[in-house]
Amino acid sequence: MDAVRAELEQSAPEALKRRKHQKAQGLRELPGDTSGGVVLRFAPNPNGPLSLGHSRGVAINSEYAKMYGGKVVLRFDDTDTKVKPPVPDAYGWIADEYEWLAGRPADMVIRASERMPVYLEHAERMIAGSFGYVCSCSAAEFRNLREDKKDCPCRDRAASDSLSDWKAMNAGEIAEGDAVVRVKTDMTLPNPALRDWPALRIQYAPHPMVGERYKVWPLLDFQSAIEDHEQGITHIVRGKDLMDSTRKQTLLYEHFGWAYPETLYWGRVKVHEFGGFSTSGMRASIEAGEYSGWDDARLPTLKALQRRGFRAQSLLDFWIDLGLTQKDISISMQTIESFNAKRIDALTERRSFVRDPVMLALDRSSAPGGPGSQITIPKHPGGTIEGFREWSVGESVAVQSADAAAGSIRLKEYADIEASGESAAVGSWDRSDDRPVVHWLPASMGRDAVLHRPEGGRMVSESGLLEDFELEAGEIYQLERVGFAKLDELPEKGPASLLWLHG
RNA sequence: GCUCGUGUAGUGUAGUUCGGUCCAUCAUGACGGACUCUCGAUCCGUCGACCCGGGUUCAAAUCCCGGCACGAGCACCA
Repeated sequence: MDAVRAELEQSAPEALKRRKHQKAQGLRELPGDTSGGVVLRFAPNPNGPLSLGHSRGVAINSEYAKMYGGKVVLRFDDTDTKVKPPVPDAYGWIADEYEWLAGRPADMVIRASERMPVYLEHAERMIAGSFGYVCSCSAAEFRNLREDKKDCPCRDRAASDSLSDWKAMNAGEIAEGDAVVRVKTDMTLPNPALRDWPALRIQYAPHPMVGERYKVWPLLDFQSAIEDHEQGITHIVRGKDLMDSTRKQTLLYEHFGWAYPETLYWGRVKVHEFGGFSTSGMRASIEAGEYSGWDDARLPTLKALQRRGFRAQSLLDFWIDLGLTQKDISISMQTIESFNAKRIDALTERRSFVRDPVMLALDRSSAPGGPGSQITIPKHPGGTIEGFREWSVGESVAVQSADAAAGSIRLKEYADIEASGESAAVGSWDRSDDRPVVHWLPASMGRDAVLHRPEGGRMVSESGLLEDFELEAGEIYQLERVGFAKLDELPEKGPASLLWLHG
């Protein structure tokens, strides 16, 4: 061993000195040529607002754009009028959500439904050039041909015949499902997914944005391929479920004589707390009244996370730390929450919230002196927020019943007490032993409040007394010994409403 | 069935291109302690992993071969 080392010392000293491994920071470099600037894209279906899952796409693409001084195209892939039809409001929601997350608007916004002439023209070129054709086989018939690696009879027809069928399709003379346009690849390709794949189909359902103008609509693989080229996209970052899309589209690019963008992939992400939510599923549940709306705290939408008090930067931090891997992963909200806690802790004032309160009458007779009836407590223990909360303490205080039951406790920043029944004797003003420190409230400082917390698909509510000191609706507070919550509503009358964020 | 991809601690992640202090990084988590005063804050500490089996080599998480497991695509959805 030593001999080897000595020999290496001679021949390859660099093999011996190796710096300690470190966790890489940020995203790894983009492949390919980035010297001419990079253009990325984020291409959601506007069939609902963005979800937590989508935020990965926003985070990764906008971060890369930032790293390289590049651009991001926000493209709405809204060419399906039937299975996942667009929701008109979603275009605006998504643009806003993108901006919220990325910290700036997308450099360019495109709607596929407004770009139909471009796609149809390319389709026609494809048919005229005989690298695409109109196929009138049924889906089932073609499936058999694909499995048997056999050419479809429509494949070898003259371009002019295909072209006249194409015109008939566009004129609305062919029924839905009776014809599609296919890209000619090779029916003997080992990967069945690539064999003469479908590029456009007939849809008579009106499009919510452009109406009934078009009868033939491109499928994702075709529309996206053409548009990526039109926009000069240099790098595509997409889910690895789209790997075969890359291969299909590369075949199409070869027909057109184009070079395909660099492509990177991420694996599937599941969040423990949010099982199988789909955009269309959420929409149905909302319409059925199971949720109050897209921003219901139980939903994994960006609207809900934003409303609960998550910072855009926390989400960005999280996705960038995760990086780009092709592994299918299952993560916990706890991890995202810890990123958020890091971001907001220093900015969040403390308040006392006593759940399930009991009132104790204070007996100060055996402890002379003390701080008097006015006390001050820091707004933030670390001093990152200056200033104090001012409390006036009267004859009775509120303590969480479970804490009162412990008997010997310390009212934080105030006094050691012995609680029994509805009264409490002050034993010492200074901390005299290691009894538990609990949060509390002078009876006069509390106002009724209800803390709403999502738990296993339901909302649970806990009522209590919230410290009534410089409260502001919309603010996030750290409730001492409870956790972070947003003050959602602060009505003149009736209890305030707190929305749980995380611990 | 065919095609493609992925397997590092409870959960994620670095390292794998070009084998060498890698007795494997960092975060999160759990546990414990500290901070004379919240905590799910902060600080410190502890726990915990290279899918399996062969092979090549002085040396393998890293290279080769063979398994296994999981995921995805094969939609007139995106």
